[in-house]
Amino acid sequence: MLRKPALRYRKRPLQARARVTVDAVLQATERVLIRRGVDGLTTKEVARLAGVSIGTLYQYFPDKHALCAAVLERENEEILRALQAALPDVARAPLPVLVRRVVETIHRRNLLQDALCRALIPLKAHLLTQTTADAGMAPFIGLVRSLIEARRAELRPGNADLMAYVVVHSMEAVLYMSALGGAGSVPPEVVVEEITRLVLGYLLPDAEEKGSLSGKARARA
Amino acid sequence: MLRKPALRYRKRPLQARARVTVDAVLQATERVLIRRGVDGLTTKEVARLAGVSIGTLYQYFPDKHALCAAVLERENEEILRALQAALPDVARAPLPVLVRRVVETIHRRNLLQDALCRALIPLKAHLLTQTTADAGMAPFIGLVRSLIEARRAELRPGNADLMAYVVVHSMEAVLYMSALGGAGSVPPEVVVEEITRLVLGYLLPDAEEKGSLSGKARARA
Amino acid sequence: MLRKPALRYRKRPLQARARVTVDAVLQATERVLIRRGVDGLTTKEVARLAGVSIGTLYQYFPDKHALCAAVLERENEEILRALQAALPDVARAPLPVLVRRVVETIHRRNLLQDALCRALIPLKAHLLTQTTADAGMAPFIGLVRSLIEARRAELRPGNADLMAYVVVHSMEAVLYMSALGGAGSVPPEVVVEEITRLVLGYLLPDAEEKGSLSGKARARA
Amino acid sequence: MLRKPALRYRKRPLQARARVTVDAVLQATERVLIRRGVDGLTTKEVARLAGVSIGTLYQYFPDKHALCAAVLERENEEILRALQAALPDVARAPLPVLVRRVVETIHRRNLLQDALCRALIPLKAHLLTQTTADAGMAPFIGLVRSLIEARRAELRPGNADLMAYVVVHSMEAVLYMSALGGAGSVPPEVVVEEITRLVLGYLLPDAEEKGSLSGKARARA
DNA sequence: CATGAATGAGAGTTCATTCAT
DNA sequence: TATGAATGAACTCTCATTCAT
Repeated sequence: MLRKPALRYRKRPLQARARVTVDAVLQATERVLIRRGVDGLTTKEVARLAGVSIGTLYQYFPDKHALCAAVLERENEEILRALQAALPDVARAPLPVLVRRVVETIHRRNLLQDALCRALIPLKAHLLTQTTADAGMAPFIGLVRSLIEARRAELRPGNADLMAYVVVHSMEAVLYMSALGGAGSVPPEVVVEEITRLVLGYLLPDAEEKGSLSGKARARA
Repeated sequence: MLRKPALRYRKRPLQARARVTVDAVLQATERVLIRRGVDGLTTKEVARLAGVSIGTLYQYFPDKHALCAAVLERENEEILRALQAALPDVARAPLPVLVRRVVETIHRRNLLQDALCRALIPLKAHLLTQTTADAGMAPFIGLVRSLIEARRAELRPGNADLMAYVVVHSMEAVLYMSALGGAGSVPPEVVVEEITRLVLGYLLPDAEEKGSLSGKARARA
Repeated sequence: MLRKPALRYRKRPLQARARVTVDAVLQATERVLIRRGVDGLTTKEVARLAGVSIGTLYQYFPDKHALCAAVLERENEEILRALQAALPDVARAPLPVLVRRVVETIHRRNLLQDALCRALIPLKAHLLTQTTADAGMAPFIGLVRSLIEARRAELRPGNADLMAYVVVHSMEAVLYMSALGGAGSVPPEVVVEEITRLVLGYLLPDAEEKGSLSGKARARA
Repeated sequence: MLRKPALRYRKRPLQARARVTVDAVLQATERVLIRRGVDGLTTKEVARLAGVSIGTLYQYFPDKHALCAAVLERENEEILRALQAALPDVARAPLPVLVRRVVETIHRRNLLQDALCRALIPLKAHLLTQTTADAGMAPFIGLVRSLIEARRAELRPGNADLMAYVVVHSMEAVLYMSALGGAGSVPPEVVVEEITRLVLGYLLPDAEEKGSLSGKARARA
């Protein structure tokens, strides 16, 4: 499944009626993703759940792929929106507060859409594999990079792009681990705590002896 | 695809002839995974490439799933073997050296099996989703936990299980990112450098002001 | 084959076009049953003969089993219809006339659909074996039981259900024997004659009082 | 399945060891027939249960068909043996006693091998369909015909071959019905009673007016 | 004689997608 | 524009049978 990097929408839903249909289809897609997973999703079931015919579904989405991609995109947009809403509060707060708030915000959304979030994991992995896509992480990485640039003075030196990349991917990985219950029964606050620590430890300047150690390490290499 | 948590092998390859066959099938599976990805893999193609009949394939593997799982398992075993070979050298080395060596070892294997490694990412994501499996990460997490316990004195306090989990997952996530070329053209040694930093920053005791900051954060929450 | 007691139809043929399709499929199934027998029937061949794609076939029938079951059901309905058409004529006729007419009616249909009838025998045997089904004999047994009850006065006493069961099964067995040519070259009339005798001998009162009772019956008629 | 009317045995089991093997295979076949039915039987399972390799099985039986046919044959021989053992006792008994004894003898064997008997029904139906076989009923029909000829004087006139055929087939049909539990919970003695009645009613001379009625009926036809 | 690994045609079935209505 | 019947390539997997060891 999920081959073509096709058009997102076959036609833009301009009329109100059309927008309602598209919305119903996307919601149905979410429910089917949750029920059956990416591989178990069938366009027929989506159409049935959305209360439209299969033909109508194909009027708005060129293929199965676009359906899933649209759901992921919407979910990413939702998280981005939540972040943009949360950031003004902490724009000038101490860095740990800022980081924790970012992690919390994403985590809260993941908890809210727990089942969907879990169902999307294989989809993201798949999209990451395709050169055509980046699983929609780009805007999020961009946001983190701009935060890093804004706080440059408090951070260790380094390539902001790379740092943003590392931060976003490690953050997501641990969040997903928690969503999947992989860490046993770790309470949400602890997960947030750990990720905050992970990110801060990575971004903050080295404590003095850390510096010397990595100095040695660098010498070795 | 990939539903059943079925038997790994349908029948143990007892005769020498059979072991050769199983090996040919697994190698063919790797090649097909690389060529077509998990979803594009078909048992027919695997059999053809292995130079055996489809029936023979099914004598040893109950289904497509078991085939992929076996490849992943072998790859995980390979990495584990590499780690166990590398560890004695650095068992008493400074922590950064130890961490770097671990990261390097895995990274080297990933580079060696680059294409396969990339192809396995969606498979791992899928397995993580299933409650039945942990994508074979357990032994690796176990190893990291034992390392953490051995170096307790040098690390910040914390739940070793949880720390191992966070370390392994964030490490893998960034390694995969690099395997997928997501970070643009970042040279391998830089990736190793960054992951080492990430892990050390997470495991080492907080610098004094970090403690105070997280104290503030905790107060906020 | 023939495991699941599944749905008869996967989807009711609503549009006229669909009804035509379903009919074509069922007719093709009959022809394939005749050509190849139950075990030799393949859905592919049925579809090809019906002039529809295999997918279309599976839109209406969940599996091979349902296909055969539907044919058997139609055939049973046909016989039942023929019986219901024939009965008014002989409802008040002497018992032997009634019995002979019933036997004749079934036999005529069997001769008409000779090849199909023969092909269905193993299918019926199979269905009888499954607890889920009664090979569609229930309505026919019901009809015979109601006839027995209507003619109670002329018959020996006994459990009507049991009698109907014995009558129907022995009748069918001998009819099939004849359909299969097992009795050598016995002309049809003789088969009807023998079955009539068999049924009457079973249902009529024993020897001495038989005379007096059937005398009454004749007076009644 | 069950196409070729092939050789019963590929080679005669002459040595004692071979006879043991053949016996184990046949017993295993019976058990698999009971467990899985004719269509569910696989040669592999039979071999495994028999404790021999699949290759060995094929040394004694040319194919799956021969396996099942041999089991049926053995069962038929068993019944025939039982009948031949029972007959001397009732050779000169009144006809109803003789008939009842025959029915009882078969029924007893069916009860003894209840599950197997049920599993064999579809096989018999299949064999009846093939022109190559008569499901092994011939010897049994022969025996009944010889009984009929021996008791000619007590019976109505008629073609002995035909009468034997009708008797055997209707008898078996009702016995199977009972084996399959089709008649609800009818106790065994009642089944024997009914079949005895059925057979006697068919074979005994008509009461006088039955003759005249069937005369009328014949006139009608 | 016994073994069981190997065979491979072919089975049933699915499902993304199209297009006549 | 909406429908849903029709499509059919492609899939996974089975199992009777053979034959080299």
